Amino acid sequence: MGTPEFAAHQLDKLKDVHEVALVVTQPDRPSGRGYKLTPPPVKVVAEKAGIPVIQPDKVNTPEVIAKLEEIAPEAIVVVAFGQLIPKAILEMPRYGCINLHGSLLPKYRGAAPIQRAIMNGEKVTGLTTMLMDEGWDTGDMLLTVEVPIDLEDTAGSLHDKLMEKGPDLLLETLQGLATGAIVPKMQNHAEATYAPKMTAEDRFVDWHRNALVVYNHLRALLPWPGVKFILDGKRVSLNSIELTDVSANGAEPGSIVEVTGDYFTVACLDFCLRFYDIKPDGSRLLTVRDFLNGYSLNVGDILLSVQTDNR
RNA sequence: CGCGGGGUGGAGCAAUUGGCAGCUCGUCGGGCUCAUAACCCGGAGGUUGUAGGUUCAAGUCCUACCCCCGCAA
Repeated sequence: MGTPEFAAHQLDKLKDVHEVALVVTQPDRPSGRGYKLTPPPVKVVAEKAGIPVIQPDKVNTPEVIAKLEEIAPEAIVVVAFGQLIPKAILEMPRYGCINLHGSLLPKYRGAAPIQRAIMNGEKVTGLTTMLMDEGWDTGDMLLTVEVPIDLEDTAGSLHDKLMEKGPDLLLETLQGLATGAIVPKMQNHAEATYAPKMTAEDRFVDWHRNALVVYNHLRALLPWPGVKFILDGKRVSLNSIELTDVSANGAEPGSIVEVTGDYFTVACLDFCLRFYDIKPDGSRLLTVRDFLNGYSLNVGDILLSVQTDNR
């Protein structure tokens, strides 16, 4: 069971080692330009491999449960599925429902562990496999693997790193459960933290903080939902961000303090951040040099953060 | 037919009410400089996304199509 690319990658590797009798994923959703009905990545991988797929709106229905009972799975692997699994299904497989989560539990339970870890400036995160119970990411832990977060990592690059590490951990977990080598370990619930889904408020960037804090915030927004500001009345997105040790020197936070042919520099509370590209609304991503050919960028201009506007 | 933005020399942008397609950068040639996002002089480079239509005249107005960007995840 799973839905997005993160899950699809796991399925793609697991199917080569284990017999996957059935794939459960979310229904096709309208997506992309034209709002065409688009199948989730997991479905694409499953169909390519010739694995049967069901896409229930809710898994907690008699039909779905009957279907699963018919299959009588030895184990159910759940990765970024997006629905809570009912007890009737959790108790069905001999080896249980195994979940792969993108953090070192009990830290960062929830929907956006990768982005929240970066936003908080964590230096290490990881993956955890667990035996699912009825809560969100609260089950007993099986195996973990640590993954360092580089200062240059964005939510996108970290997502990819974690995704790559997933299959080995899952295979090892399944193997360990089958041989009885793994002892499930209860989470220390007192130490749990939560990583809620990114919201519109999370897009608001307050420049009146130290550069490192702003930097962590910005790279947690990349590549999605993106770093967006209003500059001179126009909407722009930024993609390539660098932390500097250039002092803000009292400049207004959020204002441009330097423009060169290759980058521009913006003041935070203590130090400055540097940006190497910029994308005006409706155009493609431009290098600062290309941008300057057709638009202007001046010292003193303010990058205004937008909070509620969802564009 | 979900909504919005856009396609103009190699790159990025302009072009009033339809009226000689222009600017910045790059490029080529020449000069200058301790130095810069260098500077000065000169040149090349366009069938304005495609196909049709209206008009004395279309980048601009009308019709159809192609491609790109965003909204939703």
